[in-house]
Order: sequence, then structure tokens, then C-alpha cells
Amino acid sequence: MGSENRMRRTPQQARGQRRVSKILDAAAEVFAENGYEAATTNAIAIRANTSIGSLYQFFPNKFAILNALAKRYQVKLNGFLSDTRESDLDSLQMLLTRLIDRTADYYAANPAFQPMFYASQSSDALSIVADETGKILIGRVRHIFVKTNPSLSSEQREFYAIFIVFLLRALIPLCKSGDAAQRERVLGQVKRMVFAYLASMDAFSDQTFTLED
Amino acid sequence: MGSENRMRRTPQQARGQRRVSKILDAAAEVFAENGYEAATTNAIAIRANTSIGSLYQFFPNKFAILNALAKRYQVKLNGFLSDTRESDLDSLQMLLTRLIDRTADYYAANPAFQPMFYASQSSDALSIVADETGKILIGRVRHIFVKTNPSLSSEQREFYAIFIVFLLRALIPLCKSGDAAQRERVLGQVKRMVFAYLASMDAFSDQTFTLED
Amino acid sequence: MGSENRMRRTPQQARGQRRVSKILDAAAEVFAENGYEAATTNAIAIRANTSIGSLYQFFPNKFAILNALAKRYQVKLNGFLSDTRESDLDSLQMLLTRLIDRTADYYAANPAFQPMFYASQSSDALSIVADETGKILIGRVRHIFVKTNPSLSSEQREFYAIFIVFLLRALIPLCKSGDAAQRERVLGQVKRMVFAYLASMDAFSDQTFTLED
Amino acid sequence: MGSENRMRRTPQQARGQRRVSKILDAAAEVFAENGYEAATTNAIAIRANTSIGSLYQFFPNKFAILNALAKRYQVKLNGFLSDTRESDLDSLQMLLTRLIDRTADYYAANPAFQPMFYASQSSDALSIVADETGKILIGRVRHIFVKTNPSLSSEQREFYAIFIVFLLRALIPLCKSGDAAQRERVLGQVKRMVFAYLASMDAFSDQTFTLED
DNA sequence: AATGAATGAGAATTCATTCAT
DNA sequence: AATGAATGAATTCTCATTCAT
Repeated sequence: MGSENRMRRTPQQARGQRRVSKILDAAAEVFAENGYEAATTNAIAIRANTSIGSLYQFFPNKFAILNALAKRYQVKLNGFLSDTRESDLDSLQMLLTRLIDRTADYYAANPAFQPMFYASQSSDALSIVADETGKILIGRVRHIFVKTNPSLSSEQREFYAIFIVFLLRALIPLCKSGDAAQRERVLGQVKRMVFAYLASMDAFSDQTFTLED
Repeated sequence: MGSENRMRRTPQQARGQRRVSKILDAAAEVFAENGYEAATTNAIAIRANTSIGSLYQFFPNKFAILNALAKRYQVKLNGFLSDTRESDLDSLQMLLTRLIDRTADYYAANPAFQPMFYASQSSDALSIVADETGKILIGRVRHIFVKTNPSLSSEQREFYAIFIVFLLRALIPLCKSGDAAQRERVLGQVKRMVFAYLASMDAFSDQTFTLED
Repeated sequence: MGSENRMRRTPQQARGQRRVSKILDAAAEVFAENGYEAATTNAIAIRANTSIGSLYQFFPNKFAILNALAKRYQVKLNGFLSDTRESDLDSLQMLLTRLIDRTADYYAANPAFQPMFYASQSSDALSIVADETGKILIGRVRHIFVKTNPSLSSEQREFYAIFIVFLLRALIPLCKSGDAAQRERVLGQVKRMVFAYLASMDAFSDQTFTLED
Repeated sequence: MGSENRMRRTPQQARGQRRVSKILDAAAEVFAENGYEAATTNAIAIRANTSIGSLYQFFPNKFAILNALAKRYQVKLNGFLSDTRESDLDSLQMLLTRLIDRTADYYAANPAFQPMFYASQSSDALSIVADETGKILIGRVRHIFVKTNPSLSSEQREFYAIFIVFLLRALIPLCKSGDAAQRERVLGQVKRMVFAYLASMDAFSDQTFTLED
């Protein structure tokens, strides 16, 4: 993980920051459309309305663009999840409900994220990226468990957290963007699945789950 | 899908068939290791112990190799699922249990399948392939529903089938290859999730689900 | 000194060997005309009447071409010098005379060698190459001294050998190619210089030097 | 030599002159380290603690930097050699001795000069530069011959002058910088070589040469 | 004048595909 | 049919030079 993964230079001026941001936007699109390998740095530069030289003034190579993009996605995800204000009264069900909704919001707001990173094993780079956001989500679920079900063993916590996050990542894409009804339905069923699953287990017998019809 | 996606010529002789098979085996490995784009046809030929010229005698281009590989995976999946003998006495739970186990077997038997195709949106080619095997699985679940719960609307059938298949594809990879205990545990929880989910819904109230502890 | 300096593959067939030879001939010219850095691999390929792809089938990068060329020059130089049959009667003067003549032959036969390598410090690569042929020459002179003047300390031997070789490499290029008279004159003076120098020293007082007019 | 080789503008103010000087110092280092081709104008600007924009305010292109540097080297060499006060009593040996010592001083004072220019045929630009300083030296030797040996034909003068200068340029670099003993030894041998050579010739029979042991 | 961001032509290298043997 | 040498379009990346601030 030498310097060749990182940005060459953090832009100091507003102009440079805007340019970097535009490059990352363009990269998100181009990567999403063609995949990382097939995407060309020239295509990214053109899409970003800049020159290939400018792109390489900020990023030493294609991989560094991917990394910066990933970093931005992670920051954004953390932002999305941190908006959630937890009160002490929040139940497991309420906390997970919020997490699921916020995660869905994140996917909706970043349409290029999932096609690029999610479960794409085509390159180690990508799967690491996917893992990072996965880890963030898993950490959140773990944290919810700690708070609402402290008796759970850390091993169980880990297992259920992973399970739920993999489930989320697999099913949230079924919310077609722009179709609010579909979104409501899918999220409703995802929640039902999670809660029915948890409710079925002894380890969660002190929690209350309400399944709407 | 012009002729350039298909094999150049179906080998008639046993020797040719063996060669094609070796090429596809090699391609599966190379694609899985590097991704479709980064894989080179030369690497595939070398891994298959043949020459690049021979490879192109059977496949007009790289994409055709991918397609042939996909086709083979589909055939194999169909084979795996067809092994299941259904009797008239089989319940929804029994049928789904078998389907889940067979699907897991399939993933275990084809370790290169999932890293390559599963949810890889990085190229249209690949997602089509993933969809094909997804469609097979969805069709099976649909068929199970038709048999055990004919009152379900076709729309509901479709929705639940898709839901369950996406779930399967996301979670089965958590069975680490070679770790039988982990496999049992994951599959157990997958089944619990599916059955708890179905059991929670009115539409499946005539079905019986037993959740082991 | 990883594998990236060496040839990718030693050509097995005559056709391949011819091609590699033509590439090296072309490289010698292009390097000599433009210098190593300014020379382009495409220019080399074109000059060699081959395609850039073929060039890279044998050489992993530009530097490997330089190395192969250097190796060929070294082999050639060794060949040139080995032609010299030494008899036990040969005096220091005769042996050095032959060495000087043979070295001049080598420069005449390889017009691209000197402009490329000789004292070109512009790249570490090149100076190493120059050193290699320099070392060969120095070794020869050292060997002559051992044979004809065994009483010389090894330190003196080294010093005088280096001195003479540097002298040779600086002055032989003054033989304009194609001008036999100029060649004779320059070589005559080089020999005079070397012999007058050696004759002037006590350490060589047992040797006989004849300076023609 | 159109205007594009020359400096864009001779700085009038002291600040500008200092800046140009710093740029040339930096260029000397960078050229010496990497060679002319591989050196980048940005690297020169950075090393000179200035901006690339400022560099191009003084020099229209990279080649102009090289030329200005060469000019500075020539001026410096002339300065070095002019320091030598000649009296009418000076012998050929004394004059050459001084010239050799001053030339060695020049090389010692300009460590980047020789690695860059000396015999570097890699670019026409560079060889011209080397020739210029070579011409200065040759002119000096010629002048010495005129003074001390007027009977020499101009053709002979030219030939011997070139010969001696090539010799100097080849052997002086053997004085390792910082090693005074090595310097003395090398220069001593260079002088011995030159004087033994000249002494051996009829044309210099009226001159006296003393070879210390 | 000074700065450093922007530009894009040009260089090295790869790899899918063809074709001579 | 089999082989692997040959091809060259396409890609990543650099760097001399310009230009807006």
C-alpha cells in the first residue's frame, strides 16, 4: 500500500477541489457503466470535462481514483448513518428499522455505488472497497446488538450482524430507483424477514417485534 | 446475440470436446482469479495446456468463452436441481430445504462460479449470465409455490421467489468452502430466515414450518 | 536486476532469431542517433521492419533491448580480442600493439557502439554497459602486464591498465571511419603515446620499446 | 540556432539574475543526475525553489536552459584558463603543466559538467556543448605550440592539440573528487604521458622535458 | 512578475486476434 | 488441426509548455 494508491496532491484551491470532485463523479459513472477494468482514464477525464493531464495531476493512476472514490463513499455512508439520532428508548426493532431505511437512502443517493463495488470480486481492489462499507454496516449492527441485547455473545453478535448486512446488501438493490411503492414494499419485506428471523430465536426472546401485515 | 458470441464450431470428436472442456476449466479459473476484463486469452490457453491458435479455433473471441462457460454453468445447475426427486407428499418446507441444500452443493462444486458471475454488474455480459442462473433458481421456487400454495397470486409468487433467491445467492457464499460446520450453521440460519419469514405471512398460513433450535 | 532486464523469451526458431537480431541492429542505430532516452521503441520497431508487438514479444521493455545490445557488444568484443593468438615470444609492445589494433577494428566494425555507450553518463544503464566493455579491455591489459612484467605490483597493474584503456577509448574515435590514412596516423600516435609513456617509467625498464618515426 | 535556443530575456535586475543563476545551478544538478532527456523542467524548477512558470519566463524551452548552462560553463572555463599569467620565459612544459592543472581545477569546480557533456553523443545539443569547451582547450594548446614551437606546421599543431585535449578530457575524470592524493597521482601520470609523448618526437626535439619519477 | 493548474501530444506497453508454417 | 509468431489498435501515463489568477 505505497504512495501509489493515494492522491498525488490534495487540491488546495477551490478550483482544484471542484475538479477533483468532478473527476470522482465522472469516475463513479464510468466505473459503474463499464466496470473498473474496462473503464479508461481518458473516458473519465472526458466525462469530467477535463483533460487527461489534469486527472493525472491529482491521481497517480487509475487505482488511486478508485480508492478516492471508495473513500468518498465510505465518508458518505458514515454521514448517512450518523444522521440517525438514537434515544435511549429505542428498541432493537426501531434501531434496525432506521438502519435499514438509512442504508436504502444511501443506495438511492448513490446509484453508481452498488453496481461498482457490491460483491464485485473481479478485482481485489473492488472487493476490499466493498468490504469497507460492509464493515461500516456490520459495525453499526453490532453496536445496536450491544446496546439492546448485551447478553449476546460476541461471536453470535458477529454472526448475526454479518448475516443481516449481507441480506441488506442483497435485497436493497431490489428497490427500483424512482419507484416509491416498490421501495416501500421491498423495505417492508426486508424488515419482516429480519424481524421474523430474530423473533424466531431464543437469543432474542426478550425483544419485542411487531410485524405489520 | 450475433454468431460472434457463440462457439465457432461444436467439436465432434472426443479429443476436441476434451480440449474445449479444458479450455473452459481454465477460463473459469482465470476469470475467477482476475475478472473477465483482466483475464487474457493467452493465459487461458496456457492454463489449458493448449495454444492460443487452438483456442481461437473453437471460440471466435473472448466473450464467446464466457458465454460457453455460462452455458455450462446453467446446464450444471439444472442437473444439480433435477437430481431432486419430488414426491407428492413433499411440503413447502421440505422442497425449499432441498432446493437450498442443492444450491449450496452447486456453489461448493463450482467455486469459480460465484466470484465471477454473482451480482457482478461490471459488465453487461456477466450480469446476463448471473441472471440466467438466477432465472433458473427463481423458476424453481416459483414452481414450488405453484405446487404447494396454488392460491398465491402470480404476482406474489414472483415477488417472494425473487426475494428468496436473492437471499440465497447473498448468503450461501458465507459457507466457507471446506468448513462443514460453518456450512451447516449458515445453511441452518438461511433456512430459519426463509421459514420464519414465510411463516410470518398470512399468505402462507396453511403451511407448517418447523424451526429447529 | 529482476527479470525485467532480460529478454522475455529466447527465440527458438531461426525466424525469431533473425528478428531479434534485426531489432538489435535497429536499436543500435536508433540509440546511436537519438540517445537511449530519446529513442522510441516504435522507431526501433519500424527501423527493424517489424511491429511493435513483435518487439515486445521478445523484450519486456526498452531497457531490456539496451541490455541485450550491450551483451551482444560484449560478446563481439571478446570475439575480436580472442582472435589474437599470443605466442610466448610476444613482447609487451607487440601484445599492446595487437590489442590496440583489434580494439580499433572493433570500433570500426561497430560504429554505433561508441556514440551510445562510451562515457555516456546520461543513464546509469549506459555507464554500466560502457563499464562492462571497459572491464573487458582492462582485463586484457592487466593480463598482458602479468605475462610480460610479472614484477609489477597488482596495484600498479590496475592503475596503468585503467589509464591505457581510458586513453584508448578517448583516442580511437579519432580514427575517422573510412579514412585509412587517418586511421593509421591516429593509431600510430596512440601507440607512440602508450609506449613513450611506459618507456619513461622505471617499472618498465626491462621492456624494449621501438618508436618508429 | 533560431531565437528559440536563446534565453527569452536577459534579466536586468539583480533578483532576476539570481533567479536565473539558481535555475542554472539546479539544471546542472538535475541534468547531471538524470541526463538531459530524462530531466524534467518541473524538477529543475522545484530544485531551484521557483515555479515552472517563472522558469519559462526566462527560458523559452528546455533546450535553452541547456544552452545557457553551456554558455556559463564556457565562460567559466575561459575564466579559469585566463587566470594563468604567462611570461616570456615559460617553457612548453610549464605552459602545458599549468593548462593541465587549471583544466583539472575546472573539472573539480564543476562536478556536473563532465557527466553531462563530456563525450555525450546522445544528443546533438550535448555534443555541441562538449565541442565548444573542447574547442576552447584545443585553442589554448594550439596557442601554446605557436608560442613555444613556431616551426610546427599548422596541420601538426592541430593534430597534436586535439590529441592532447582528448587525452585530458578522458583522464582528468580519473581524479576522484575529494581525494587529493589520487588527484596528484593522476595528474602526474597525465603530464608524464604528454611529455614523454612529445619528447619522443623529432618535432619537439628543441624542447626540454623533465620527467620526475 | 510569480504561481501552479491545465493541456494534450506523444511514449511505453498490452493483448485480442490473425495467419504463416 | 495445431502451433506460436506477428500485428497494431487501444490504453495508461508523462511532461514540455501555456495561461488564468
